[in-house]
Amino acid sequence: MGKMLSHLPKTPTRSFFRRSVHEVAPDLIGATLLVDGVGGRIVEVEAYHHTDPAAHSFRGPTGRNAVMFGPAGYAYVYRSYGIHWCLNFVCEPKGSASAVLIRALEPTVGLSAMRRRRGLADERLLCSGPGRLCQALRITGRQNGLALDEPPFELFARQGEVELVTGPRIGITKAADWPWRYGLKDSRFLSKPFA
DNA sequence: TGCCCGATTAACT
DNA sequence: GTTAATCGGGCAA
Repeated sequence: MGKMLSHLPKTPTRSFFRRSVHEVAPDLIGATLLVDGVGGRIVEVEAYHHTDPAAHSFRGPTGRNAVMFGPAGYAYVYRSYGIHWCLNFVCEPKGSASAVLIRALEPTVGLSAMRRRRGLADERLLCSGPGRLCQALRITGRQNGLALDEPPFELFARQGEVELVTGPRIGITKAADWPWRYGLKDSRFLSKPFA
């Protein structure tokens, strides 16, 4: 595992994330995320800024969102609808409480492990959604607060340019029209197509 | 303490 | 297209 990726430069994680979510989010498209050696290419993310009514941090620090108020370059994992897990990367200077939600991957490494964890799903549905990719990469609340430049996480910067698309975020009611969803154009692994 | 609802998904009609 | 599953967080009382 990882052999074919060994030539890729690792992302300088801490400094990479110590920027605006609106710079980090598009830069994550095309990057490769592995957890314990399993994962793929990021094809869809959403930015959540602390001034954003849809962000968990909007109303101030609580037990759940504490990691968002810490330094950049850490994982914020929360439970969604009592059933699923969702993975975020904390961005910006400490205390700004902003993060990028990882919404979809193109599976590239550890396909058999991901299929096993996801059950009957075909490849296109393995990681095409925030809850699905957490199940495929076995991400749970145990990874909440872990540094993204240390095991089990591995992040590899994308090579070259990619074609980006943007649009409104999925599944929210507040600030639903803000175009803070970023994706890889025409990817078949998006959680939903862009309009 | 009680109540509402959500950064979702899969299985329906 | 619609809806059940499932439960912790956040806020009102």
